[in-house]
Amino acid sequence: MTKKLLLIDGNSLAFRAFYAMYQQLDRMVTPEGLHTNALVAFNNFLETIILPMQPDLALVAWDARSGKETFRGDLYAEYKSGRDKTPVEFKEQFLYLREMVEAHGLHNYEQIGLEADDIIGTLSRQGEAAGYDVFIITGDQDLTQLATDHVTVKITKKGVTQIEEYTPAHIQEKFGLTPEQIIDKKALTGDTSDNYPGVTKVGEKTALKLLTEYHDLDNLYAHVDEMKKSKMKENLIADKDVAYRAQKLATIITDADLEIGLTDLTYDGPKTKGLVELFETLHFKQALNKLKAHQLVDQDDTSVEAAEAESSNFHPVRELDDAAVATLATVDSFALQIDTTSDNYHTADLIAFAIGNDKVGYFASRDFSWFENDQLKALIENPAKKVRLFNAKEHWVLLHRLGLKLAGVDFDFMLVAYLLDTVGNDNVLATLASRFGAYLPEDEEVYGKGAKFAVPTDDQLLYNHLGHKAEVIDTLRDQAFADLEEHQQSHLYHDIELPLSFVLAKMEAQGFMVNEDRLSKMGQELDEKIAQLKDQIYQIAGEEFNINSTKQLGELLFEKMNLPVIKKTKTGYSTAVEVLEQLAPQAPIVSHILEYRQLAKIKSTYVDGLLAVVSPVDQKIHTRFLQTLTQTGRLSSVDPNLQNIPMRTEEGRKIRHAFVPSQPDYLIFGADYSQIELRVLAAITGDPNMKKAFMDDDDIHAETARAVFGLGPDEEVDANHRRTAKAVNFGIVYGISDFGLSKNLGISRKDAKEFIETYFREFPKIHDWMEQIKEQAHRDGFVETIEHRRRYLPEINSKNFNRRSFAERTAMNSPIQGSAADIIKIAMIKVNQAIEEQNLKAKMLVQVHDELVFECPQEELEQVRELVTSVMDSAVSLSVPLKVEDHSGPTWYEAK
DNA sequence: ACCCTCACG
DNA sequence: ACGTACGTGAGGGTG
Repeated sequence: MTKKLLLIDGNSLAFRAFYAMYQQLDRMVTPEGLHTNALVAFNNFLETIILPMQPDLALVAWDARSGKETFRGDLYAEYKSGRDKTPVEFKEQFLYLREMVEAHGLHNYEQIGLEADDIIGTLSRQGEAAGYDVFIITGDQDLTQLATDHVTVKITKKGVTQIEEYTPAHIQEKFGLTPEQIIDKKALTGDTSDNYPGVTKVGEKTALKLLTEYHDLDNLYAHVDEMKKSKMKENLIADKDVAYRAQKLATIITDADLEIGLTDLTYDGPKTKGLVELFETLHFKQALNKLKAHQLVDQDDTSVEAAEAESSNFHPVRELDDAAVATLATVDSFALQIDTTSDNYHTADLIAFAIGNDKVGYFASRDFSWFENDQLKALIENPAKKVRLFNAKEHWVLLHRLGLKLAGVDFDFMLVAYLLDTVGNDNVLATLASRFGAYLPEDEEVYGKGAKFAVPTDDQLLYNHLGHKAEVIDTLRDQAFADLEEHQQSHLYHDIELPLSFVLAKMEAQGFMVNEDRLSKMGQELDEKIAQLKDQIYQIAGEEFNINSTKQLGELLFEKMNLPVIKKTKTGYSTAVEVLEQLAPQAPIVSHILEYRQLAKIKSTYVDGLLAVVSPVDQKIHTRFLQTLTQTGRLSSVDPNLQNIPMRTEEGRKIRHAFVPSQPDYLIFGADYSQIELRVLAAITGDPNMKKAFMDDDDIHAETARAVFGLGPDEEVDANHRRTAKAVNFGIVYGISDFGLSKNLGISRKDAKEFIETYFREFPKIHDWMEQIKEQAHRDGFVETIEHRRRYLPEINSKNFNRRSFAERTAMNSPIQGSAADIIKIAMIKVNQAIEEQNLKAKMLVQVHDELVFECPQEELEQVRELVTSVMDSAVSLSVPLKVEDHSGPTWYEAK
């Protein structure tokens, strides 16, 4: 096989790398403040392009850093002038780029007086003469002039990992020119980016025409006099010197005097130690994990080819049969993957499943009647058989639908990946696996998406996909658990999130009974009111229009009626509630619009929306709680969202009348934490004044008002003072700013600032904690809850004020919101356990951040009340008491 | 697909 | 000078 020489244009590719990841600039910063976007992209490039090529010789050429004077500068003073200054964020990465090149086992080279092009040009000719196949990688089209039958020029398109290959044949096909003619084309046209001119008025098209006719520059000028009289001819003659100067500038040197030769370029693979050190310096966690996954860390000599093969070659996947089941029955641990036709696993159709482990191999089948097989069933239901999977809650529900009770789960990759890092988590196995250096196709690639969704008819194709998923899950377990341990998150995973996922699975499967008749009746009444309002609005407006269209509404209010524009949005006038409320006194139509909006929302989102998702099978609503979505550790709820059922207005709150117990003589029971976030704040800051208020069970907002407004203990707190104090307390929890508070309270920024200052004087430890947590965030790049739930803040050191400020507010808010989430999660696990142990009929139905909703038989009510409230208020031990309030009644309306 | 608006904690 | 309160999901309009 012909030996390979690889020549890389370092400057051009690094430049591309920087701009390919430019939008990530602020996200990719080490805690020390070094930008790494170009480094990340350059590393990707080296890994995906260089390693598979396995060259014998390799070099990365750089433009000389010092001594700008090349012969080109002498030839034309303006050469490459007028370029934008290189950004400092890019410059600071230069040094590490060279280190990265070395760690990957390639050589760096630069030489004063030469550009990278010339080094590449010279070595490419030397290599060719010595019988090598030469490959040049660059982002610069000029280098295509170097292409020959043995020299291929690869040019990166879009980013740095997609490549177009230029052979002489391809150049001919694409440009209609030979590589040599590329130079003469530039002689005629000049180069705007290098800032030198060619012949006046000659561009791409003309140059191509001329070269087709005359072949090259010398021949053209030899025959220029024979040309017909034209402006172009005059220009060619007048600019002859310019053209020849441009030709020299465009010609890459192929016979430079270099201080190195081919023998200095031997490539013998990446240097693992160097890579580990570099990746650690640069905080390249993914790249480090990938290295570890390839098991290259401690064995410097392991061949890269072997490691590559290991990561990309999966075990063969075989169709499940009796023999396989018999073998599986003997294993202690296995991976399981079930694929479905949609996200909503309550209703989705089952596609196929895979099961297996590293030792016995992986098996798949479309036939779900296998789950009636006693041996397979035992495997799933035996808690001693440890299961590894991706999304335990989903699998619990799917197996529950098949009549099985999933037990023994030890590794839920989706949960672990979420706990390790919530940022950029899309809950897709393929992307999360890639964080650990394991690669497999996404579902979309196998099934298609949207209207094109289709299950492959080819069994092997389908089985491979499922089997490979199972294998990736199986093999990533140890690394993922090691990372958890390193983050001190093993307890959070094993004792909170994993058990919680089964509590949630039960809640979802249980469902919340809905009285459809009641909902439909409300819908009819709403329709009548909405129709009336519509008529009134049209009448006042003097025309019909779509009230739901903010565009049309804006035109009516602000153009036809000339009402004052209070706020604008990106796309036009704002018609949000706070705007309309200000306009209402001036125009009677506005209050009608407000009422219309309110009712239309209730009708469309809640009446119609909920009716559409009531199961025809059991008349219940089965939401899905997303356990791995929020950045703070809260749950979210979808299809439908049961965490935003109306409460604040009476009209909306009536919707809750439709949420009823699933059996006669049952009640709905709700218990909620009172002021949990402020209590958490008092506990983690240890502020004595706030702690005292809670220990005395005072009205916290009134006490805050007393402190901020300097009222005596016997003085009365008026409603306005309390309202202000309440807003300040909210603001504190959100990571306060004077701007935000002033906007919320409608006061001046100066007054808001004073409130905040007074507040911090009265609650000094809260102030200290806020400062300390921001400092910690800047230092570590993340903040934590009481249970070590982590939130990374990639923008905490951003140069952009807004992004940085947002990250700082988040640093203050997330530990509070997240710790409150930790607490209710622990309470849910304990409540569920107690209900099971005491054989109660009560069922947990919904969690709404600080509230749990149950249904239970009337006669259990007192027992459940006692149990739930006591478990909730003792869920964790804080230096501040937790307080729980409860309500019950025939529907959710009364239970809050 | 994105924006705006609005429902909840 | 900058220009936002923290965390979510869903529906309707628009391009």
